[in-house]
Amino acid sequence: MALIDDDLRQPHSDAAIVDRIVAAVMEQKLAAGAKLPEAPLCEAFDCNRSQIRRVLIVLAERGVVTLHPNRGAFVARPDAEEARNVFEARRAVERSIVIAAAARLDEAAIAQLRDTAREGGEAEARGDRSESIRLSGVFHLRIAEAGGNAVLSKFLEDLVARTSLIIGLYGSRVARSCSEEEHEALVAALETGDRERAALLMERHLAHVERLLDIRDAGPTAADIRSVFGAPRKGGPETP
Amino acid sequence: MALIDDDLRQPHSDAAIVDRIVAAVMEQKLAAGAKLPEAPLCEAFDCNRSQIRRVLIVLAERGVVTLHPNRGAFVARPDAEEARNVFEARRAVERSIVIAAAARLDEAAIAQLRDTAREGGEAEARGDRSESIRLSGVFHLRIAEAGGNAVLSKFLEDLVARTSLIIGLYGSRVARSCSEEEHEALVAALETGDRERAALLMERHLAHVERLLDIRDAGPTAADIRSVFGAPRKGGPETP
DNA sequence: TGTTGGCGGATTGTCGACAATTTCTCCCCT
DNA sequence: AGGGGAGAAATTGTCGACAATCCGCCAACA
Repeated sequence: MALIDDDLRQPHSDAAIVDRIVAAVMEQKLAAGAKLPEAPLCEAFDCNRSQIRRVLIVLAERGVVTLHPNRGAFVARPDAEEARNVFEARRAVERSIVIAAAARLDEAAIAQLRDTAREGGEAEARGDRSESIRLSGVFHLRIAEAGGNAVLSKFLEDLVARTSLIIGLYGSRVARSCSEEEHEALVAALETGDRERAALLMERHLAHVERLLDIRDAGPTAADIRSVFGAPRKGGPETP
Repeated sequence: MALIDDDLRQPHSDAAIVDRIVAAVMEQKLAAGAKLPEAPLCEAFDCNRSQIRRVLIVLAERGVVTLHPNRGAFVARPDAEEARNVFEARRAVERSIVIAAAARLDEAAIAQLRDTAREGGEAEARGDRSESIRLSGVFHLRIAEAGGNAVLSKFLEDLVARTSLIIGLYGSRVARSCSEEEHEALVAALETGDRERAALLMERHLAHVERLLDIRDAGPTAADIRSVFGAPRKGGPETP
């Protein structure tokens, strides 16, 4: 099960592998909670364990992966609280980003945004859920890049990846995101340089996406008993 | 040169070592640009290289450390642009945090905040710069904790550490931060639960701190020639 | 005198072997 | 048939040795 086929035989940089895994998460090719064993990853990226371990540490730091000592790495499973926190963080970060971007976007960038929004709409229309989620992420990240603040961009990168997980976990499959119109409206505000309006639209858009989800924790499962009582196991989800 | 003396001989967790190093940065015991060789760190924390390497990766991911392939780890040296970006990110993040905290802080937490603010003022009054910077960080982080959003708290943790570096790099030693009054005013607004006012005060406070600094890049140095032309070296500050 | 080139020491990067832990499987017993 | 437990297999964690690279030093030369 090669995660991604690998034509170029040049050694992958750590960053490249991180990006590929993040991309797989954003495209919903890796579901929340999936195990990421080291050996298959080594094979998929044709590298050895020490590199994969480095990569997993980075992904854990970004909140995309959870490490359980002695049990391995898993794609993160944000609980309801974390999901809400991620959205709140996005509102904070993207508000600032969109205000900066409104003052800096040139025509070419605007056109590119429009294209991305339209493509996202098309993907959605034809029911290509994973592509639609991915393009929505790209849309937001493009704005961030235009904003010119690398620190905020990096924050948003992580948040977008985690948002994909959250949508995968809590998205009722009935609810269409219908974000195309909101994206288009946002671009329109950006085009006129109306910062306040852009900020408002962004905040509403994110609130809207969040509201379309059904964010609540599932009832206690068998596996949870382990964390309810003190763990006889050394490392686990709770305090290490 | 023991970085930190080490009484308890229990093995340190990765997180503990990370925290200690971050603390050292925040207390200005580790200056921006300082080299962090693996061997001394291993000795200081009585652990072996693989653990230290993991820790350095985490610190790099947080923006506190910069890794130069084959050359080692260095405490980060944010340039002028990054410094401004960090402050902008703080305004975005802390605006949201303070709004959340205003609705949640109880009396005990308020009192604790007051204490921290006062202690910070005292440290400043007696010229204890490093303690004053540290306590200012603690003040902001306490508010974040009260805000109840772990995602934003984590962002802020990183930003606060980087801010310490920035102050160390760009702080004219003449300018006193005099943040005590601003902190007190902020607490007052939080106490009355006035979210808008708290947000405004926080934004002004951060803008004020930034303005007290002299954020600009030093003139080109000899070392820069390396980055002006393509690097003959494999890994460096530029694209790897 | 200032620059270039090379050598030795030191530091970082990589890899493989081994230890520790978990997970799976099968068998036994009730 | 189901639960429990022992053993086996697989996976992760740790450590040390070796290779690759860089830095500082010193000599040679223009």
